[in-house]
Amino acid sequence: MPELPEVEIMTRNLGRWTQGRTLAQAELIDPTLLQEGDLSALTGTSIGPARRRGKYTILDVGPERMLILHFRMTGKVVLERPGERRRPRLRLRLTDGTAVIFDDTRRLGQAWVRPRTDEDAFFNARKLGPEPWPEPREGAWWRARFQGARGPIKPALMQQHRVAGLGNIAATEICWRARIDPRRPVPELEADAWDAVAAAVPAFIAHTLDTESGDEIHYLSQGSASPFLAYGRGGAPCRRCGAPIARFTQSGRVTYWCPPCQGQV
DNA sequence: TAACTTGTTTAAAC
DNA sequence: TGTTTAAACAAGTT
Repeated sequence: MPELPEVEIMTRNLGRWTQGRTLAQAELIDPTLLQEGDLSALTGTSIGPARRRGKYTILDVGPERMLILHFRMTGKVVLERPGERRRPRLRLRLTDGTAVIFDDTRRLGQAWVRPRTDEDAFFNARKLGPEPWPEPREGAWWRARFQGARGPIKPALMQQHRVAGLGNIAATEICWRARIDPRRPVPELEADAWDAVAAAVPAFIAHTLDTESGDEIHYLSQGSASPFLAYGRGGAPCRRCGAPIARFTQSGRVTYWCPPCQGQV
């Protein structure tokens, strides 16, 4: 479940593997991946920088086009290595013999090829809000972004039109770090709560980048040590106070939290 | 086998 | 009109 930090890692990796190199061939193994555009037009062109927007990765390919990727649940970009069991949907072969693949077990990810001039229109059409990171954002900024929201804070944090890139895991971790009850209605939050959110977000992102950086992101189910402090730790002792982490379903999504640490409504 | 996993979209409710 | 919640969906794992 790649969210902002995981997409940031994959975007950096993709740029590191491809920028300045020439695309020998783009193999669309699973045609359902590509929502729009034509990959064959990219053959023989030079690859430019990669960047992230929300949970999307954008790669400049050739003089005027970009490849946009969204990973959904199980998508990832990896450097293809012989003997590895993969589920590639797209393969970018470079002239130096290496290949980057879009690996996606559940095949829910999506890709687009668009003119680079369409970038703003693409994200505006999807009502993607501003980036919470790496530009510093103060409590007042967060408060303004959630003006008008009425429901509980945790599901609100996941609304991409308010702030881009935060998913279920990020929202869970931010509430735990900020010591905010995930059920608290947004209109009740005072300035100090927004200050805590403003501090928790870069702390969560920096911590996840530190723990997960590498050639391949790790999913929770793969048995690697989880970088998360609350998410997935139901029943385990809170890292702050030792009380058991609780779990409940909120707006159809699982939420983990520490009742003593995160106050009570 | 059915329940569960996620982000997004759509529909319906408020 | 704007916001919120529920359901549906993709497809694979447990």
